[in-house]
Amino acid sequence: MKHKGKTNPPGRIKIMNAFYALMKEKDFHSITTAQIAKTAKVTEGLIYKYFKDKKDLIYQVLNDHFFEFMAKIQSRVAHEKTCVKKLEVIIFASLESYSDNRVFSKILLLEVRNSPAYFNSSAYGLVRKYAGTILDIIEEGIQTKELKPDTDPYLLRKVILGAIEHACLGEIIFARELDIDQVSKGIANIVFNGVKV
Amino acid sequence: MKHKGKTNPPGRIKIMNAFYALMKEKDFHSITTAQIAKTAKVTEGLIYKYFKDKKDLIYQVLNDHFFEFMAKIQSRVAHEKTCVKKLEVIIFASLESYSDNRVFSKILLLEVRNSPAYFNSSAYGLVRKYAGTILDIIEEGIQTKELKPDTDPYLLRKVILGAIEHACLGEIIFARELDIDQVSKGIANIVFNGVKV
DNA sequence: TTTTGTAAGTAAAGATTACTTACCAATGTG
DNA sequence: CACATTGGTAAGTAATCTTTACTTACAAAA
Repeated sequence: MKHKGKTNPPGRIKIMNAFYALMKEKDFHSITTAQIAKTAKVTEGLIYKYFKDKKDLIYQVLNDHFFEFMAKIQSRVAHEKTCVKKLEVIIFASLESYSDNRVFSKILLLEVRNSPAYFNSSAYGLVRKYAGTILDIIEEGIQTKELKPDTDPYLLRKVILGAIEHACLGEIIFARELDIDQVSKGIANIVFNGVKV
Repeated sequence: MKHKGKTNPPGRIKIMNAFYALMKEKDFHSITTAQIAKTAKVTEGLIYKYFKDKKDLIYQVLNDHFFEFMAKIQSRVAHEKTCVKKLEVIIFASLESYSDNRVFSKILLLEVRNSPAYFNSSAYGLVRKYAGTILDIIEEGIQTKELKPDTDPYLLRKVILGAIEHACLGEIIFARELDIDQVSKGIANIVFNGVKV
């Protein structure tokens, strides 16, 4: 008896919220279904009515948050004219989102990527869309001659995404503070202008 | 009776090799202690004589491989004179090591960072040493005026490490090929010279 | 040569944990 | 009213990690 997914019953919401709350304190694997059920004040069986398995739960939670993340990025990018400005906005907004929502970042950067099932999830579909947006902006920047003509778009995207993610890792893992403004400006500066004299 | 760790008995080696072989095909969590024992041709109990728990096993395997990784980096860097050359060598050698040893990369980038215990392991100690080496080179480069004086060393390190790791992720996850020469040159070029016209 | 200690390994039970199956109550709909 | 659908529960199961109690081998003292 699977759930069709049309409605969003209270039990389902309670489960997702409980799981989210537990993720603030522990890593995915040390959270048990019993704990989730207890926190959500439902029975363990109900989890498996709304979620295929424990992993599906984390993918659906990630999906919800990535959806908002994407919406924010898209709307902000829309306000910018130049490619450089657009990339700066993406760097800033990404760092801000990761920083404001550490559980979301923890899930995305530390918990899902080790499992092949994730790459078939709809959450990963959103990630690809996000990556696609960045690539489009870079390619546009090369065409408008804002960026050097020999720039490898895929590689530049790797550097930008890698820098953003790595900058957040310490913050997420060790609960450190991150000066978003300084870091985003710093990353943009390095990537656009280089560090060699 | 706990193992004192002075000697390196055959059972211990067999367990580590078996685990390593299994990691080529599966992710950490879907490898069972029963499988490890069977592959190593020892009993499950023996695993817990040499390793605190299943996680401790992965940390010790990582530690061994990171030790070699470090040795390789250190020796190659020693041959270079300028800071820029040194960083180029680090980028290249890191990509090469990750590429040549995908299980090692998988463990380091995808499997251990989600668990707090890792950050108390000696494997993580080696990672810090690696990161320390990079920072030293950057700071030296600023002093010798090879790098721009306003460069933030920590941030530059973040960008370099992030780029390296992100470049390897796709390769590891989707078993894609990586043109080490091209990618390392590309990363170095972006970071040193920037992409803006 | 007996004694003492210990390292290497085994076998089997214990405790958790993810997941399943069978069932119940309410609710709207033909 | 009959009845199918939805939201939820209770109880159990198989698998998995971990521990415990025990053997065997062997080396250094006594």
